[in-house]
Amino acid sequence: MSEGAERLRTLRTRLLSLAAMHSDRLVNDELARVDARKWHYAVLATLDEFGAASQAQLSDRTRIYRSDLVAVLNELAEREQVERAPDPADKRRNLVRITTAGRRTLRKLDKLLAAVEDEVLAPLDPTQRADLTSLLTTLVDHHSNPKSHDSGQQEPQRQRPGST
Amino acid sequence: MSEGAERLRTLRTRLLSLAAMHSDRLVNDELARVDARKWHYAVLATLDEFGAASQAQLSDRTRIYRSDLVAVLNELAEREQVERAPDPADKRRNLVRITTAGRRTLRKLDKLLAAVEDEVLAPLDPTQRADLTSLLTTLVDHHSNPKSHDSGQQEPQRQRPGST
DNA sequence: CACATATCAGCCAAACTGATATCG
DNA sequence: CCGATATCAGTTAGGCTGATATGT
Repeated sequence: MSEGAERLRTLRTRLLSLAAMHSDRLVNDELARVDARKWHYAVLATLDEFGAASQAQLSDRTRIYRSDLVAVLNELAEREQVERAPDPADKRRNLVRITTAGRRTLRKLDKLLAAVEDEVLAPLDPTQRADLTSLLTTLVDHHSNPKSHDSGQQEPQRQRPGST
Repeated sequence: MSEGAERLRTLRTRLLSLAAMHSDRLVNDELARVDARKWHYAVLATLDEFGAASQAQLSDRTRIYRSDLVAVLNELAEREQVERAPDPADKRRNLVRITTAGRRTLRKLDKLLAAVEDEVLAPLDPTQRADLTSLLTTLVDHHSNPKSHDSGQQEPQRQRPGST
């Protein structure tokens, strides 16, 4: 019908969307099976990696909105995978810590997600997987930090632009 | 804190999600500026490429749910970018055709989306862009068509793969 | 009758915004 | 008073399901 044909099928923004949608669906479905959500994993992994933190810090590190983090932490606390206690040093803050049960869950989710990743990447060989990882990392890094090119610098970086 | 560190930052399913979220936001924002949505583009591009079609066909080709297509077509018809008329050959169907104004809009959106794509892919050189396109295409194709493997057959997956 | 088509009504998770009380 | 923090309430777009009326 026209010269512009094939544009839709090869539009990279669309390919990204479709691939992510598929991947997300698998991830969410598998996590749901063990009564978890991907935010749970993000929080547990971040706590394990960086140690106890305030909710504001967690929000920055996981990219979960502060308002949404409340519910996520409630869920995790219910499951006794994290503990939330006022920070004695600054009473505005809650200090969130991962528990032993949380670490156990984290290990389980690590395995589960590795399996999902493997399923998502099934059609790619190891070299292609490495390439994809590198390309996506470049994209994500650039977008978190659109100034320098691949100089590898990481700035604290904002989540919310400017409120009133 | 732990051995599993870095898992979150390098988790490919997460990288995919984050990259897509960023890309989607740019796409949606830019389209909103010209009073369009990405489904508009998908429909117009598909009509231009494959010619007039029923809504069921359009749904298959664009991956827009049939129920949602109704609203999209209403919007496009309002803007006089498509025409919707009963198919004389099968009165259950509507025959949807792109109009001249629709083609004009399509050309505009093509340019706009090319610019967005360019922004999204900014940190990648031409070789990397080609690699990414190829990798994503492999992923998307595989997921639409997970054959050529074990007996892993699932639900008839989409609505209808090969109609007509 | 079984099936396809278009349409409508509604659900739900998830991203996002705004307001408020508390504390530094 | 200003700024940060945690929390709550609410909006919205979008993916998805189910029911229905009509036609083959």
